[in-house]
Amino acid sequence: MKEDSLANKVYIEVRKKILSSQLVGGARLVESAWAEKLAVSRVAVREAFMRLAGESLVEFGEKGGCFVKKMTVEDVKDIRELRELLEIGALKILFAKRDEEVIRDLELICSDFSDMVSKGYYGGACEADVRFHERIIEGTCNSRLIAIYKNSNIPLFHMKLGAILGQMEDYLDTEREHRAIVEALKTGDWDSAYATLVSHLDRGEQEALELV
Amino acid sequence: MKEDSLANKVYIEVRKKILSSQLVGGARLVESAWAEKLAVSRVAVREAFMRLAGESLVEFGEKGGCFVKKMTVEDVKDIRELRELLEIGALKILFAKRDEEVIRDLELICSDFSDMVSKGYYGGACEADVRFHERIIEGTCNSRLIAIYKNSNIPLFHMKLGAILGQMEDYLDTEREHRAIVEALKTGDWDSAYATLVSHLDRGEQEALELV
DNA sequence: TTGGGGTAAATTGTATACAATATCTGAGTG
DNA sequence: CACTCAGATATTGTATACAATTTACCCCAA
Repeated sequence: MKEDSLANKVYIEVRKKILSSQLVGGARLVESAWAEKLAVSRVAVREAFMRLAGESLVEFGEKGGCFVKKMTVEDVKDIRELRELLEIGALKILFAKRDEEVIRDLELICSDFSDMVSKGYYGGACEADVRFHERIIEGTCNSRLIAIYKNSNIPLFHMKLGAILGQMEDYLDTEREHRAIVEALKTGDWDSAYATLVSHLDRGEQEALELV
Repeated sequence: MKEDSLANKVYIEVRKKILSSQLVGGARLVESAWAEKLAVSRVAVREAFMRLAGESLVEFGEKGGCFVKKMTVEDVKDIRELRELLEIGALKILFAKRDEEVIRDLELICSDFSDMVSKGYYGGACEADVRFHERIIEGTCNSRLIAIYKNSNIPLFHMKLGAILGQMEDYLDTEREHRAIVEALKTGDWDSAYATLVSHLDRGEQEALELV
């Protein structure tokens, strides 16, 4: 894709809005409105929408119209399951590779997380939380796995969640669990890492379900 | 998406050609050619291409042009790893659910596979092979996991492979491994299922690597 | 022969135009 | 007052047109 094509510009713009929840699920995307807003022709907008449809971030109604995809309760469950599947799988790969750099990065992210929590930067802490999980996926160096994870809306979902959960308690749990996982990775204690990650994700699901 | 929109028609058509390897990786997709071939305007073709780009089945070159995505040796490795991750994860979910219908379906697919192999329908056997793995994924009832699996090109890759591997030996191995997995699922013997699936996929990778 | 460069052809990226469809609105009717 | 249905408006789906860019081709010179 030409980096500077108009369709790409629209794609980037709309995608960002969706992933940052500025566009909420179910919202209708009107071509002409976006065309005017971004000063391009409707064709470019349509192309961008089609690409987003390919990524399942939007969908076209049977009677026309483009809508931001909704999250149902079913979705929350599916995402949680998928997430466990991907992250556990990635973690297992990390255990096989034992890449020092990844471990170091994870420790740094843990420190950042602690720092921000202690200073009350809960938004930043949430970003660090997302990054922790992304780093696990990226540590596999499997570009397809990474692409799937990023396209799965998991990070988005994660952020949306973080924006709401404000319990200090939760942040401390998260911190403890992250550190336990890194520690287990360092010592090669797979069972411990596995159990911690599962319960960590479980806790996330509970919080998610309270919102729906 | 309107089921009968022209863009959708093009999308379906091109996608089918890619997934069935009638369009090979790296092939250039010329808009006007497809527009003429399918008797639609270039706009519809472009929209279809954009959607396929969203699915990573094609990509746009930096200097313009739309190309079917290539598979590198790296891709083979990544796909294999991803596939193991997804299928093992799905299998674990199946073990938790113990859905009778899924088990029955898997057994039927095994029978079909045997039938076709014994009659020399190797193409059909290969289809059954793909279906076996897809059924495992579908058995989870996790729509996002299913979507990811289907979009991951794994089935495509599988078929491409099957078209070449002609060793009777391989088919018998496949048959035995599939049956062993189903049997383990019936008796709840996770360790056995796990080990069999891993070695089954391992064998697949070996065959794949011989082709690249 | 080969390499350069310039022109022609092909292809893409974008805008505009228009017909078809969907959605809204409001007046008239039971 | 609720309902419905005709017309008006908004929105989408598609085609065509055109400028910009890329690719192919060919001729000429080293």
